[in-house]
Amino acid sequence: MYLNDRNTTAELLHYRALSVRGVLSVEDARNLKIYESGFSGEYLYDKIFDEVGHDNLYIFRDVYLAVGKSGAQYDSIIIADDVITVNEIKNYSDEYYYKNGRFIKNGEVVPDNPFTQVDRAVGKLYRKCRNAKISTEIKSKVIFPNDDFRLYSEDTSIWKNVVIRMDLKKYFRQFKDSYNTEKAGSLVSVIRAHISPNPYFNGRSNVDRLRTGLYCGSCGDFNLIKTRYHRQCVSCGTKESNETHMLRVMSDYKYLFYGEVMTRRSILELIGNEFDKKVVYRAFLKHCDAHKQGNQMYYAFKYYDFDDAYKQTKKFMKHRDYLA
DNA sequence: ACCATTCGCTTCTGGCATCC
DNA sequence: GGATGCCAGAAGCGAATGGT
Repeated sequence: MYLNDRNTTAELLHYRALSVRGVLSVEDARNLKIYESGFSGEYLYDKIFDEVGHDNLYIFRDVYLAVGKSGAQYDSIIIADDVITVNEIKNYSDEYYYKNGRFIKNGEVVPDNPFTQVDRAVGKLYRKCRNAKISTEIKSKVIFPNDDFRLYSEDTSIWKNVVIRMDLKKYFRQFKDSYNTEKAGSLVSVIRAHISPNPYFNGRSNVDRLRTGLYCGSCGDFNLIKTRYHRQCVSCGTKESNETHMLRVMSDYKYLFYGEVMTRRSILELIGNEFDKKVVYRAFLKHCDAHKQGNQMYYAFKYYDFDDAYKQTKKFMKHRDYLA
């Protein structure tokens, strides 16, 4: 069973928000593609795991564990038979060669080495367990869930560390008969106690020339017709309530200016004053935690992202959305 | 049974006012 | 200038009604 949600990563939400506001540099566009691809690889991994079933297991997804000053990112941690397995998920496609400790695609060396990454992550986890005075075995695999991935290697020693799509179901099925005792429970507690926000991500770069305003949630067009409680998209006809637009802009703000405080002024700026300041204020009251500092109010979005917010509040919204 | 219109309740909006 | 309160008027929406 999954112990946490796999949320869209902050990086991906950042580049998506940048993308819709039309300011992607070549570098940004490449990053967006990399994060989209990584996320869909993880989605694929989850889907196949769901098909096989995992009720008897403990699984953490997409957690960052702090270890001392540094830490490591884990795509998936499985606890089965009181043993920890770390899975590094790589959504590689097309042909790769593995040679002299490097992956090579189209003759170019891939900068990161997933085997080294996962080794490092496993090492950190060992340290965590040792500090907590629990001795356990930690296994690892690099998972390639993409159908279209082919790997060639002269170094045959890598195969035992790799699972490709064709073998993925079989790999998951081997956990079928395993079960966990209280020891697994304490492993879960150790991991849970060290989950922290990913410090690598700093979303402040490259947001100086954002396109301001509100945009359609279906097609991304900024050309909207104003009615009293809704905005209707000129190009696709989708009609969304003001509240839906407010949820979207608050989520966008969170990831465009990740880590920066949100104020009424900053949101009004981002939407180009397309809503009355009172409308913004009321959305804050409803969907944010407020912090006062002197005369200045800061607001923190209550939800992880727009999808999360929409799921939780949709049924309480007075005004409905009409998707074209 | 089905669709269109009307009705009434709810709550959203934005102006004005007040306080800091 | 910003946060917050109060209020009248209006729009949205589901339910009720009515016509075929």
